[in-house]
Amino acid sequence: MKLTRRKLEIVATAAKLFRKKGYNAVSMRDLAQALEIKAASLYNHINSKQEILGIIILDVAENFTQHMNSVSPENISSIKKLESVIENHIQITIEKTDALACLNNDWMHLEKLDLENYLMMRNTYEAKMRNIIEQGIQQKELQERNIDLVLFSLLSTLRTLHLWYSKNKEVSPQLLFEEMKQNLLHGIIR
Amino acid sequence: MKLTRRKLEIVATAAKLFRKKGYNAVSMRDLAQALEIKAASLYNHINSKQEILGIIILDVAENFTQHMNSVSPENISSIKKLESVIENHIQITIEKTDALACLNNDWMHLEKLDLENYLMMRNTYEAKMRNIIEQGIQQKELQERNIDLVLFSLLSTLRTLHLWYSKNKEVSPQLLFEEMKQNLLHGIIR
DNA sequence: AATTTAAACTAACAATCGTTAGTTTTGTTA
DNA sequence: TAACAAAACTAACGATTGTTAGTTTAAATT
Repeated sequence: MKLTRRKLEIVATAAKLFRKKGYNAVSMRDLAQALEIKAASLYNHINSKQEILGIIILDVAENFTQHMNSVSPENISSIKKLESVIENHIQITIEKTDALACLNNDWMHLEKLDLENYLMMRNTYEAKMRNIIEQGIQQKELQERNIDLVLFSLLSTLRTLHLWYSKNKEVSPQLLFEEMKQNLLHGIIR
Repeated sequence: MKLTRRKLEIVATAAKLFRKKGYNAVSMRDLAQALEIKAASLYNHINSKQEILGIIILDVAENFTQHMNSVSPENISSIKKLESVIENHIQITIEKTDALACLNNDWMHLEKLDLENYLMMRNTYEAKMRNIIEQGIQQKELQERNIDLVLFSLLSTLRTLHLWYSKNKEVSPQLLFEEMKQNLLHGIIR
């Protein structure tokens, strides 16, 4: 089934609802009501509830993958790479807030091929980011630390930034980027 | 209905399942099967599925509240206070991993009084932690930054640390504490 | 050993779930 | 204007949901 304009409306509305209540707590009747149609009518446009979740999550995952591929082998410092990753997370946070929240909260409700693809992309992403950190330590740009814990510290904040952003939408992307770069890379102590 | 030994077993098993699949994706039949009894038998011990979620989450929330109250007005430096908060998060992460994950993922499925109580405690907790940061900036212990963003950066990592810990249980609490203190307070750049 | 209590069971309920079939309405093209 | 396609509708399905009622078994107490 093709990705028509109407189908994208349905997916966007679903992302909004999934984000607020979680995939399993949103019924097809809830989704239909939000679109002011009946539940059965949804199936003129989509194949299943599962398909909607897959579209939402894999689209975001591909955005992350694409950016990481573009920055990963570049011949620049680890810190510049990390800054680029941070910037990308912020951009996706701003542009695809709902879908990003879905990815974070409901990826485990993907099934079969969609779940496989997602996990594949996530593992690859984390491995490449881990390499950046490792390289940074070897080149003495970063402090000697537990690599996996550094990786987690960065990602945990970047992944859930949408929680902060949705309550602080007035802040400019530039300022957000500068502050996050400081917090994550330089810490908070004077 | 009193909190008997059996009831605590049910709650602990539920926390494990809720953590893996989410509150709404776990049926009472799933929970019963994990305990090797029939679903109806659960109701000899508990009043409702909702009650289980409330017990899991409010217990953890009270732990956080209690510790924050004990450290909040103390006459010590902001940094020492923050270190104590970090330490407490790590301890709860280790000791109540499943329940902490439930709190993070499923608090929005609490209802009525439980939801009110949880939100009340969370708001108070965040306000007190915000005060610690504000005080730290005023006393020149911390850098001048967006307070709310600093607060979020710290909490986002601390709250989801269970995701890292459940895959790295071999690390000692002391080492984990030292590394997290470094990452969160001093940053990662050399 | 008799009695009481705790904790399991079977059976079933009303409600809700995702989804399908078939039909009607709406809007566009020939 | 007639024909066609897109997108809504009504009605209903089988499965699953949380929960209740009533019963039986096991354990503890008298």
